[in-house]
Amino acid sequence: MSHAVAQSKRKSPPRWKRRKAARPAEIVAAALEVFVERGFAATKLADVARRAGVTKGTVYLYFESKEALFKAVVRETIVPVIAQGEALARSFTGSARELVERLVREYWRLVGETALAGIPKLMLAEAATFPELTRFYYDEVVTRGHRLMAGVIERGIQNGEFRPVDVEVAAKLAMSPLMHAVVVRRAFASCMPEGFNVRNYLDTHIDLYLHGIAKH
Amino acid sequence: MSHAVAQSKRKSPPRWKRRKAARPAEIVAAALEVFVERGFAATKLADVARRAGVTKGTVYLYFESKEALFKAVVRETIVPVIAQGEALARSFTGSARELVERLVREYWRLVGETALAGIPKLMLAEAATFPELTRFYYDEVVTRGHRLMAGVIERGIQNGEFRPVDVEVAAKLAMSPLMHAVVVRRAFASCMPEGFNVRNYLDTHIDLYLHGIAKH
DNA sequence: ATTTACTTACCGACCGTTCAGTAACCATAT
DNA sequence: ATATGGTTACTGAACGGTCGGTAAGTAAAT
Repeated sequence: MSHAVAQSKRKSPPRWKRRKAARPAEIVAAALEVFVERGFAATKLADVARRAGVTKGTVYLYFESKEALFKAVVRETIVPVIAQGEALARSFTGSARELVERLVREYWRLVGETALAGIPKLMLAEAATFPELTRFYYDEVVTRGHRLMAGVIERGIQNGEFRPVDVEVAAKLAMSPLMHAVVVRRAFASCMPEGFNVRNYLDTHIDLYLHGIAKH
Repeated sequence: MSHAVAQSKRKSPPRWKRRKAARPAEIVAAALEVFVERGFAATKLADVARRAGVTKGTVYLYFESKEALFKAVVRETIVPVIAQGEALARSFTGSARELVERLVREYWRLVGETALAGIPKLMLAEAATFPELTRFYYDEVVTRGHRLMAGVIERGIQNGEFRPVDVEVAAKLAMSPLMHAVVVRRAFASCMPEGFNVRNYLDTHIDLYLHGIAKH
């Protein structure tokens, strides 16, 4: 017994560390993964905790409930992307068609290829269950995203690059193939052994879209 | 007592009816609604049963399990739509661009505006949970749908209506704004009090798409 | 020695699933 | 027409596993 005690006092590395500052972000990151894989209802907090390297109790030190954790995941992960897109549009000096292409590719780089790709799917699946969060997402992500793209289209019409189409709708149509691809790609990944040719998809979309909206 | 007996014998309507033939379809219809509203995991079979006008036990007379019910919902509701689209394409005699427009509008009429609109959302949300069903859906709906549209695009390129673009990708791009709209519209219905202008969306998509793919 | 981040063991509600019992229906007889 | 007996579609209550949430206890840090 005294031997065991001596050993534990002298050498054994601590079984866990106290890392108050880092836990919330780690738990949110783990939760994002599991929520995306399983959906909200089917996600077990014990799984989230294990993936974050803690136990269930610790999750409740930092988040009031499963629902609160879910909201934190959505709020903290997706909003920064929109802000980044807005900043890009503000500082851009080229033509409208160049900016459309840039925004499309940037969306894919920041969302399509990262863990964030799961957020749109999650929101669509759980929208009915969390009206308040859905409103938040709609206002802070969907609407801001549309306004961003609509401003670019508007600019293109003003300076004669684009035909005078419905600006709001044209903005949605620039993004919807992307949003859809982001969601579908993961859902059917196992059904497409050859993979999804992203480059080709983006290139063709940009080509068709810009041809479609261009003047003559 | 004898009074009550007499009454029950003579007039009181039965508390329930035996309707073996009609039950499965009614349960599937009710299940479609609830699954779409709540998602698979959050759906209670008691709710499905109540909406179908039966009790939980009855559901188990006709379906082995919750999962079997879910699969029945997907299989029985969506496949007929694809077959209908294929039949339309076979019998169509006009130009490729007219057929593209027709298929787009038909998809919206048969899926977008009906209870079927919930199926794509369901499949996306639950794909990870039901690999086997996902494969079925991918083969019998997604792939068949793409093949259908790809054939039309191919035809348009052959006869000089369309530019020589990547056929597979162009087919996906013709449908993705629709699929996305179907899913998004319901999810954010409560956030769009003014509603979603379907006519405008479809018109603009068809206009932009056909302009984009047309030969000069 | 004290504080507190973290673990562990537990509770209680919920819900899929089961099954014994019941009521509707039907065939046959009176 | 009414009664009787048999079949089965349907009900309803109970079971048992699962998981969100809680709180007592433990170990890291200072």
